[in-house]
Amino acid sequence: MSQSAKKLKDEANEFATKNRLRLWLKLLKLTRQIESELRDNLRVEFETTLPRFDVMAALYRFPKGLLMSELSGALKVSNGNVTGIVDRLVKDALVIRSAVPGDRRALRVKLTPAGKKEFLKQAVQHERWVDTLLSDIAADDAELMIALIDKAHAKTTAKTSKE
Amino acid sequence: MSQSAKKLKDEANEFATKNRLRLWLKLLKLTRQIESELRDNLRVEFETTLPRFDVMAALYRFPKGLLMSELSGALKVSNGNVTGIVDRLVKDALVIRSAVPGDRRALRVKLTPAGKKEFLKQAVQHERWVDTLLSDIAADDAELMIALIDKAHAKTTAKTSKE
DNA sequence: CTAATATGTTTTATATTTAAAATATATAGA
DNA sequence: TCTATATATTTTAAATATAAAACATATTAG
Repeated sequence: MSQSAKKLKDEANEFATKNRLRLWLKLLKLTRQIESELRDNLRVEFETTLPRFDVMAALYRFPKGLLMSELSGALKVSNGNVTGIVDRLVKDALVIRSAVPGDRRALRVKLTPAGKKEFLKQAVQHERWVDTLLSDIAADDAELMIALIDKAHAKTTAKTSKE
Repeated sequence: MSQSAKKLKDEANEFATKNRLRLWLKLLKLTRQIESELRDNLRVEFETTLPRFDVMAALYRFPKGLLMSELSGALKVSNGNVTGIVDRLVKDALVIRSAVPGDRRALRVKLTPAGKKEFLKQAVQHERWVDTLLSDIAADDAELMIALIDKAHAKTTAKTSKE
């Protein structure tokens, strides 16, 4: 490659790098703000928290329940973290822990009927809140962004071998 | 509007709502994963954390320092949160608190020379990590996403009056 | 069978995080 | 001035979060 061509390429790379950093800062700001609004809403409307909602959402998808380790794996948080959140959900009778036949180390966590009912109420509102918070994004734009994110996410996960 | 036209519109709205929810889940997953990688890297390479890095980044942009309240405002976290992070940065001599002449309530927080030097080292690596983690996003795609996010973010902030 | 290793979970230590109360100081109004 | 209110910050209480250690139970190798 010629000197001038190399220079052009370096400039393009630097431009891409700066754009990626700008994008990252925007993504972080946007998601933190939306998370913050959702936390506020969950607290005010349902006296609950986002981690609790996340745990219940994961359990809702698996009516037969999940092991503690499957739960922390699904949410990508530490084991000890999930222990505390589940402890509190159990205290509120939204979730139960039960023994796993054949493996005395393991515990299966499930939503109780009350937990299922409560989660459904919360999930309906949650979808509304998200829709409102992102209401300026047209359906097509959302699809476009999803496609772009999927591409990046695929590469990221491949690189880090975490899923 | 005719019945059939109304039905079409409802269907389009529902489509948009579902797309926004999908987009939100993607955004959350992507940013959490990248945040997690950055946290790991900061811990392994610099024995520090993302909140500490964020505080130092904010202070770096204001060489004359910031009040505790300006700092928590800039980072959009609670006052009490910043108190703890700054306490630990002070203990590590990366940051100093000094009195504000004319207001004995206030404290000005600044990077020390050592803090500035350390932050610059971290920032260079941070930019590289972000570039790598988002390397599958072309410069043009990044710009497009930034534009779409700006639009949504503007609406969100207007609605919540938080900045 | 027994020892080494792996797996599932909790515990511990430490750091974040928020909301709300407490503290200290400023500012404004009567 | 005196008092009410506002501002700047820290403290407190509760929840979240991680990494690492501890613990209990399984599995595998020899």
